Amino acid sequence: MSLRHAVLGLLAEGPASGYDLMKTFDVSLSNVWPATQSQLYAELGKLAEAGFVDVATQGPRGRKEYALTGEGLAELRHWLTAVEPARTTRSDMLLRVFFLARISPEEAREFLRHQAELAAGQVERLEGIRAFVESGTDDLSVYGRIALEYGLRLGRMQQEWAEWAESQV
Amino acid sequence: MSLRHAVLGLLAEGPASGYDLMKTFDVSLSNVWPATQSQLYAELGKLAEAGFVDVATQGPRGRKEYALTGEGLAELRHWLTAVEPARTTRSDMLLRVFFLARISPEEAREFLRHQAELAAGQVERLEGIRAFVESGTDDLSVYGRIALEYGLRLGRMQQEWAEWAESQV
DNA sequence: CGAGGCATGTAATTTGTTACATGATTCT
DNA sequence: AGAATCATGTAACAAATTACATGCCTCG
Repeated sequence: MSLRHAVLGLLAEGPASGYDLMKTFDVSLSNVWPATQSQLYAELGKLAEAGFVDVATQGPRGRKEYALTGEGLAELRHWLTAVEPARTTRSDMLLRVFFLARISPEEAREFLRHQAELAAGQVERLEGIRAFVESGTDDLSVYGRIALEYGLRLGRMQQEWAEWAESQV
Repeated sequence: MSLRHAVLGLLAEGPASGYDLMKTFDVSLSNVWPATQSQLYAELGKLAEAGFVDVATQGPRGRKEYALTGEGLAELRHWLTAVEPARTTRSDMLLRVFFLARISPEEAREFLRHQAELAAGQVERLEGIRAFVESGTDDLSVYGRIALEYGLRLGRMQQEWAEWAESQV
């Protein structure tokens, strides 16, 4: 039930509409927790019914601005401190590695080389974001930077691993 | 649709029943692609209907042993070589990092410290497996070892990152 | 006045989880 | 005979994806 908490977390920074939240998901949260628009609106409805958020103001085109309630903030804090992050590591890529013996070594190396490239691209992309964030008006929090650093380290690790793996085949 | 391919991949190593496959999932594949028993039996049914597998032999207690068909092997190979691994990185843990500003710095550090410990534990566990595999009768393929190495590197990276992150808060 | 962006939703389908239900064999 | 293990499935529900549907405002 993490989507629920993602929404609570965003609303903790201030009131927002479903549409606003969706934009935030698209540009930043989608890296760690993708969500679709349908899902978001449905979740806001459930959250309102549960009393964790309520409609603060209604705007122009049926716009509903949601705000976190005290209960909502409490739920968010509880989740952050007391609930174990469940790691359901699902990796499509690693699953394939298990079955690489079913294709030729050349094809397997090609696969790994490609993964190394994807990882390198990812690292480059994140380094771009970091440069952008560190230079200009710093609107990314300490925690945003910590998350970014995770992505960078992960990408580098994946690249090195894929290159090493290729040499092992 | 990766569960489907996980099943095809396992059957490529030889015929097996749903029960057999489930055991394999539990001890090895669950690390990269968890599946439940219900899901497995349902998937075997669909796979048989689609002609990717068929019931090779029937055993004692209604046991059905499934075997890969030529079509099934072709589908597996196609997935391995021609379909881009979709990375839908969903990380409960990283999602929390984004919202750590909502709790106190002490609590946030505590959270990160705990993550470092979990990662360290994971590394230890995998090192145990590696030692076991490398010593005795080597029944883990090159690719199994490559996947294991990924887990080790990931765990180490996570531990270092969490320790660094704690120092940043 | 038309295009683009704002804004919210519903419906259908697939995938994954949890719980329940049942019964046959083998081993001690 | 009883326990453990083998073995398959169904049902209910939750979460996620994809596609569809609709309409209002604002700006040029």
